[in-house]
Amino acid sequence: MENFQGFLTTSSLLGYGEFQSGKGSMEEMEGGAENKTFAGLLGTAKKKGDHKRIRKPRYAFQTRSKVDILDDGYRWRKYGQKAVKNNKFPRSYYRCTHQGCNVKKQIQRLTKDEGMVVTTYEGMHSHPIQNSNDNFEHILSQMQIYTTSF
DNA sequence: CGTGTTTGACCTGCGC
DNA sequence: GCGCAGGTCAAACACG
Repeated sequence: MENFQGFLTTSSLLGYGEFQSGKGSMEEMEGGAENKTFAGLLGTAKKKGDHKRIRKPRYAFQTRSKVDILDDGYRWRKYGQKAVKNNKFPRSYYRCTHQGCNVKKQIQRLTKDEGMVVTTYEGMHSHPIQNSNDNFEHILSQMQIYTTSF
């Protein structure tokens, strides 16, 4: 699983502070119409917490990669896989296996571009990385470029 | 034997 | 109230 050997070429980061107020924050992005469709999907994804404004930050990485599994150094356990109506590719749901770390992440592939993989992170890690992968550093260095955009 | 994946069922929010 | 779509659980299985 660690031989993904990064084919990351371009990435886009979408961030949300909270859903209730910041609506349509990422309407204009570079990339194309597919991005917009994806953004709209996420915007109307779910806002169940009406009485409890649990604003869990969600970060969506749009990555052009050959593989869906982007090992970011954390240990993920797949807990579900559902097919989305708009996309012909199923969406995979992962969860961080670290104790007390309820960080979730979902990976979805775009219908139009099968080489385009969208990784949505939910929550933040509060523990060090377990994986001491050399390849990971190479990938993370690219990811941090977009992470520091916040 | 431990850890993670698979897969169908179940739950919930929402629109009609 | 019902059906759909998205999200999660959990038992069984696979693999080191």
